[in-house]
Amino acid sequence: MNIETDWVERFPGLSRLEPPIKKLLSSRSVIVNVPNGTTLFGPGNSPENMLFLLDGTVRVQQVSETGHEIVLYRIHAGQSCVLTTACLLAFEDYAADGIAETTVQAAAVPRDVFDDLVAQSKSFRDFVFAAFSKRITDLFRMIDEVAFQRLDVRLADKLVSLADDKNVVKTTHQKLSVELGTAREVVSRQLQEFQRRGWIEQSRGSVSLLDMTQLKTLAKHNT
Amino acid sequence: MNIETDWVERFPGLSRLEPPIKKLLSSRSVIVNVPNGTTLFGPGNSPENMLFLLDGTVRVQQVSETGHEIVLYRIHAGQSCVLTTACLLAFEDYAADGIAETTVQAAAVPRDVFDDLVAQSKSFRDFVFAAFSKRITDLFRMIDEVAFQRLDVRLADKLVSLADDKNVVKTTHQKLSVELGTAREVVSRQLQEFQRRGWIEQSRGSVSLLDMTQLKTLAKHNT
DNA sequence: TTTCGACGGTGATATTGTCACCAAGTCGTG
DNA sequence: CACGACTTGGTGACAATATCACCGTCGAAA
Repeated sequence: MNIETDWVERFPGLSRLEPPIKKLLSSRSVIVNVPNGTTLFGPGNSPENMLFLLDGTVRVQQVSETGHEIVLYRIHAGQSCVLTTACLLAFEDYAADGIAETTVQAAAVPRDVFDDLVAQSKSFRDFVFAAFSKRITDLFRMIDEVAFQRLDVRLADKLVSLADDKNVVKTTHQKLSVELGTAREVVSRQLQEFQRRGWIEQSRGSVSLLDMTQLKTLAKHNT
Repeated sequence: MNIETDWVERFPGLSRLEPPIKKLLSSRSVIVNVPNGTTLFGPGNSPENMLFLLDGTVRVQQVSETGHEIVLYRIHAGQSCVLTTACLLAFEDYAADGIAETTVQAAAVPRDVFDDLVAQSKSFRDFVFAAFSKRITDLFRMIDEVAFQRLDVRLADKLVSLADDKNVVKTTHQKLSVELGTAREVVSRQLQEFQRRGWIEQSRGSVSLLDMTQLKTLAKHNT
């Protein structure tokens, strides 16, 4: 089978759409492949399409007036850029950047097709609003964490959620600080403290998680 | 004219709807009046209806696991609870409370009517997605401010935006701290500093803004 | 009037953010 | 290889904010 024609079937949440709607989606969408690091959308660069991520991840982050950066959320394979879509439909300037973290394969659906789908299909509406709901709930949780969670807790949580299957996080202190919206020095010091406790081991550009149990205990609420 | 039948006309953003859609909205909606302090929705208390605020304001806030509170945003007359609606449609538990800050008059539209409207009217879809877009942009800005703005700046900004026409803010230090997601003591100290500079004058339960110019200069970005 | 809770003040201490700088590793280029 | 530029991470001093444990005052209700 061809990815061009059957991606809708394999997309969680879309497979239960009415057959004509599926046909409309696959016939009017275009599969795009973009390399790692591509900026998919950003301020002054409104996306023309709604994206359904087939493979890879997109990081959505924000640059403050003060020059600080913070990662807002990620879109993984099987998810769609609903927030992007809202802004796209409302013609508002998007305040955040979307950057491909890996090579990304996505189905691009033009804005007028999106509007048609929302109009015609109850299932599609449910999909769209469910996606909105999830994102917004996540944003609320994020506000809560940024405002009230201790940094060691947030860092432990982030390390656990970024770890690969070997319990290694390949990233720099700088990038971790952007994940949490804090300063590099703060991350460095926290990591030193974790290392002193024997929970992690550091090397240039990567962190090995030695004691997942302790890290998860500190982070409490699982991903 | 009766508020029951013509509220749609007077609602910014809805007046350009197609006439049959307007008729559907007004015929299937119910005008509700609730007293100050009513909890309109909250965790475990999903709203059954989408609300269009005709008069008053609703404060949406969140209580963290740690017991901390923070105000997320307000819905004013002429706006609608879109985020509520998303969660309502997606059957997800809403993570925030919506509390009437004044006596509130609103038009309540049942969930199935909302779905019909989205299906049938392009204008209504545009209205809904524009409202989403605005809220989300505001949430992004809020994350940025909580993470990176200095507290004196945020407090000055909040005072200016909460001031009545006599440049008085009737609230307690405790409530101000919830607005900003910080601690009461921190607010008290900042207010003392503002008072020392002659910018404000305090009395129990209220703050008079004496030098709006200085406060606005500190807050920089206007409302 | 008494009592109790809300309101606001204060000092001590912990945590986090900011700034200025430094040293070692990495990378591309001549 | 040698050079310089850049990235990565470390460090100390200090500022800003959060937390904790109190305390006194005020005002409303009993």
